[in-house]
Amino acid sequence: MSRPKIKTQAFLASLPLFKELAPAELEPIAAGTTELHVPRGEIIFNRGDPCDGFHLVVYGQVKLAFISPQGSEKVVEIVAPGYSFGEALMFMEKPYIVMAQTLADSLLLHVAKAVVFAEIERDPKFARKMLAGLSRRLHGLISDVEAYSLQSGTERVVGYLLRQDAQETAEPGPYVVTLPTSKAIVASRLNVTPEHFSRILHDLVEAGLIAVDGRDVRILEAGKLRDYHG
Amino acid sequence: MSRPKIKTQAFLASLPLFKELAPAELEPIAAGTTELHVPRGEIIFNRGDPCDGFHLVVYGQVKLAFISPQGSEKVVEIVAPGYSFGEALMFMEKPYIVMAQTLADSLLLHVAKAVVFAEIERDPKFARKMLAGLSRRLHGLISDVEAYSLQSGTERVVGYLLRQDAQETAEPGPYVVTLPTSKAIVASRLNVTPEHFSRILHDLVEAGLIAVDGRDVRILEAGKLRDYHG
DNA sequence: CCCATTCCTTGATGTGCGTCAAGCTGCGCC
DNA sequence: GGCGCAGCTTGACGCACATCAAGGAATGGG
Repeated sequence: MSRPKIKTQAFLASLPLFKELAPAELEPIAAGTTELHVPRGEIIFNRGDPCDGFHLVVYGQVKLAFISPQGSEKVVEIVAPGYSFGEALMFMEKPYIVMAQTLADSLLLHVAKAVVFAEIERDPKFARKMLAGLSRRLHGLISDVEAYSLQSGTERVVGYLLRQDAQETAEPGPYVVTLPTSKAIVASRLNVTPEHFSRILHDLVEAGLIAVDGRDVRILEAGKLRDYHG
Repeated sequence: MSRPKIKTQAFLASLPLFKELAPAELEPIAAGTTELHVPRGEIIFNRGDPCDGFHLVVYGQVKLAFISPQGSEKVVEIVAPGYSFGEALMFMEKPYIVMAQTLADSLLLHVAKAVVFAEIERDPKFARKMLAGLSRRLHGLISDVEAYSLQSGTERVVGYLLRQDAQETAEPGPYVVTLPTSKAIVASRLNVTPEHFSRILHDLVEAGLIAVDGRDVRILEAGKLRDYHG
């Protein structure tokens, strides 16, 4: 029982949110944290479930999505290792409005609401970091709304490809972006159907701007890609 | 100079965010707050402007929107008296990504970033309220994303009409919802063109579910309206 | 009283994207 | 090896919506 806790504490300590805490301060937080080993495809929570903490991805991958009454699904976010989800709901007395499901075998940490609230009480710096985290999330969501409202499917795909690239501002030479998961999931994240996504990539290949090999997308002409509008 | 400050303080004290503060505690906050009298149509800030605080609407009305490169506009939010906007950006070192413009002659309060940060430092309860506020905003935005992704224009309009109604759960008798502003702005908020919005309302009238008189929409059959899908 | 302006409606036409339905391709597995 | 399946592509078709283009219908100002 104490072995996992050590790992937990070490992982928590590596996060921006907890980085500046002394080991003694970290201990109560680690005590309120549970490890979850979740195989691929498992549902972590459903819309309507109550929320009593937030989740962190140590390794693996998680998707956040809503399900329409007709059963179709829209992916809101693909959560990578080192990132968290479900914080916002801790501060409201409402159940989840999205569902969370693993896309790969994953190790998650669940940090209980109570220890977060206690830490906010104790350390204003922590509160500030929490506020910054939520703000970043909000910012991203507004960008999504913007993209959905006034960009075409092609523009969203192009934007996504360019954003995946850290060195975007660097030299224009070709480089490879690897899609984090299946094309169908990425398509849903970008609010297009898998069929349409496939056609968009096809058109970009025809235009000589990218090359596609499975989940690897080679960006051939970042500059022209940025200006491409279908 | 001291007259306005009194009013300011009184107004701040009436907000959930500051409600529990003693007058002496409120004073430094009021000192970091400036009144802005803004005539209708004026731009409060543009995308790209730096952010050094957040805004509160005392009276009047403000729209938050982004402008596409082609010049078209998408309204993200219509801010009513008693509500605030621009908090999220205080906690990040980024400029605004939306623009804010008054839809009516308005009185706004601008609370400087510095006093907010100081108050977070001083009072964990305040930090919690701030977190709750951001969380509510985030929640709303996710609902918007959901609506944009998997509802039709008609469904969004119907949802909006039903949501505007506080007594929705009460008796099914007819009652009136008044649109907060022009139909074109409401249409943009719901991500449809004014033309399409007009047609949707027309269809709902034809179906005998609502009656429209200018900005007044009389809900005749809330139950059937909820089930209507075009 | 008329003209202008703003706001809204209505019609005709176009199109981006979804849907449905086959194929195709690679990969694991008996 | 070949069967089966998941993931992806391709084509044909249709629809929800946008766009373009004219009118009305209020409102206000000279």
